Amino acid sequence: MSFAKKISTRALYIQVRDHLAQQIARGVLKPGTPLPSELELADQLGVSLGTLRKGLEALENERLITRRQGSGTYVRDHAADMRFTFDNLRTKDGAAIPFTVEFVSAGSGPASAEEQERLQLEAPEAVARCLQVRHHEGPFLLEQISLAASRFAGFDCTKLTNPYRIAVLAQEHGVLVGTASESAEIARASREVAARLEVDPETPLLRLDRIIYSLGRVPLEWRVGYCRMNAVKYVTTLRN
Amino acid sequence: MSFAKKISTRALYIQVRDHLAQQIARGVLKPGTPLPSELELADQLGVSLGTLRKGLEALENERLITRRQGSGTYVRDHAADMRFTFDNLRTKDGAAIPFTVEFVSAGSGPASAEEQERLQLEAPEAVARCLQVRHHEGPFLLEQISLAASRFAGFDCTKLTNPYRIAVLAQEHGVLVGTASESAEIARASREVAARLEVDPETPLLRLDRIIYSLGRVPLEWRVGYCRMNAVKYVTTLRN
DNA sequence: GCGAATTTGTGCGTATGTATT
DNA sequence: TAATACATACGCACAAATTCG
Repeated sequence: MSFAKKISTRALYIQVRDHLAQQIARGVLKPGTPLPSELELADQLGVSLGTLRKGLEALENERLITRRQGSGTYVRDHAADMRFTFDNLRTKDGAAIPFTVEFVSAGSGPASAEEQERLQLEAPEAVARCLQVRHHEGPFLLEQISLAASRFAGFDCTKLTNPYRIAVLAQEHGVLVGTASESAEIARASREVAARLEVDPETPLLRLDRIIYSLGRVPLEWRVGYCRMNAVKYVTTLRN
Repeated sequence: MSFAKKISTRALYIQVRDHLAQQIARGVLKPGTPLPSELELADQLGVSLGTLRKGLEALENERLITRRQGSGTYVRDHAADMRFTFDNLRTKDGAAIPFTVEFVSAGSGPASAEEQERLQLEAPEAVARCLQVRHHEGPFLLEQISLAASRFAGFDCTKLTNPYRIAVLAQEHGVLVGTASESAEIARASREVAARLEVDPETPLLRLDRIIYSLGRVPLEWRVGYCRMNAVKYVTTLRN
C-alpha cells in the first residue's frame, strides 16, 4: 500500500490520516489494540516517518488514537471510556452525576419535517426514537431522542429496546463521532413533563437541545432534554 | 539568543513557545504585527526550522498567533478581534446579540472570603468590582464582576469607570488569556435583580457563574450573571 | 532489580510545493 | 514575473519512556 503514487491533490499526511481513520471506523483496527510501530507503518504505507507522524498527530487530536512513549499507539475505545458522553450536567459541587436511566419507550419511522431539518436528511429517512428519564435521587432529566438510523450502517431500529450510548452505537456501526452543539433555554414544564420529573407544572426547567455530529460533520443524533435543576448544574469550558 | 546551550530539562520547542509567548505578553511583539520569517527566527533563536515550527504550532493552538502561507506569521490581536469574549449567549436564532452595556457601578477593595477562594488569591489582595447590565431590546443580563487586580501588572482600580473587555485589559497589562469555565443554574430573581432586569420578582433566570483563567491557569476574573431568557439562549460546542 | 530491545518524542538538515505580495 | 513566506515531505540521529526476559 502506497499513497505516494496516487494522484491526489490532498496532502499526503491527510491521506494517511483518512486512511487510518477509515481502518478504525471499519474495525480493521480494533479499539484498545495497538497500531503497528511508526517505523513499520511508515514503511507499509510508503511514506516517511515524519509524514506518518503528522497524520497520527491529527488522529490524536480527533481522539481516535492515543500514543504512549515507549509503549505504542493505540486505537481509543470510546465505548469503554465513559468520558465520551457529551454530558455537561454535574452535581452542585461539580462531580459527575451517578445516574440511572429509565427507558420509557422507543419507536421508529420516517423522519418528521423537524427531524429531517435538524438531522439534515435529504428525505424522510428512517429515524429511531426513544424516550428516557435519568434518575439520581429522583428523576431529573427527561430526554426525547431522534437517531438518524440511515447513518449507522446496518442499524436495526427494532433492536432499540434499551438506553444506548452514542459511542457504543457508533463503534458498532463504523461511525466516527466528532463534536456536538447544544443550546440551553428555560422552559416551563408541560403537564406531561412535570409528571415524568415529579415536579409541579409550571416549574422552570432547563431545556437542552443537542445535535451530535460525526467527524465529517454529519448529524447523527438530535436530543431534547428537560432538566430540573434543583440538585444539578450545567458546566462548560470555554476555549475561545 | 540561543536556547540550545541552556541547561533546561524542558523540550526545546517548548522553550521557544514560552519565549515567544513572553515576548507577546510583554508587548515586544505587538498585536497585529508580523513575526520575523521562520528562517530568520530559527536563526535568531539558534534552533532548527522544524523545532521553531513546532513551537509556532503550539502558539497557534493557544490562539496567540496566526500563520498565513505566503504572507507571514502574525501576533493575534485579541482586543480588536471581537470573538475573544467567552460569551455563549445568542439570540434565539443563533446570531450574536448586538447588545449595549449599561455601566452601573464600580468599586475596589480587599478580596472577600468568597472572592479569595474563587480567584485563588493567597491573601485578601486588591480586587476591582463592577456591576453592569447588558441591553438588547431591554435589559437581559445583569453581571457582577470581580477582577483580580493583582494579576494585571500596574492596574489601577480607580480607572475602572467603564465596561471593559478582558481581552483589552489583558493585552494592556501583559497577561495572556487562556480558557474559562462556566456553570449555569436556574435561579429566581431577587427583588434587586428583578428591578434591574425589569421582570417580575420570582421570574426564573439563568444564573451564570464564570471564571476566566490565564494561559498559565491563573484565575483572572470571576463573574456572576443573571440572565432573562425570553429572547436569548445559551449555546455551546462540545468537543469531548 | 537490571539491562536490552522496542516504541514514541525531540531535534537537525534539506529540498520542493504553494500561496501571497 | 520574481521574490518571499509558510506548508509539505524526506531522511537521519539520539533521547526518554516502557516492556520484558
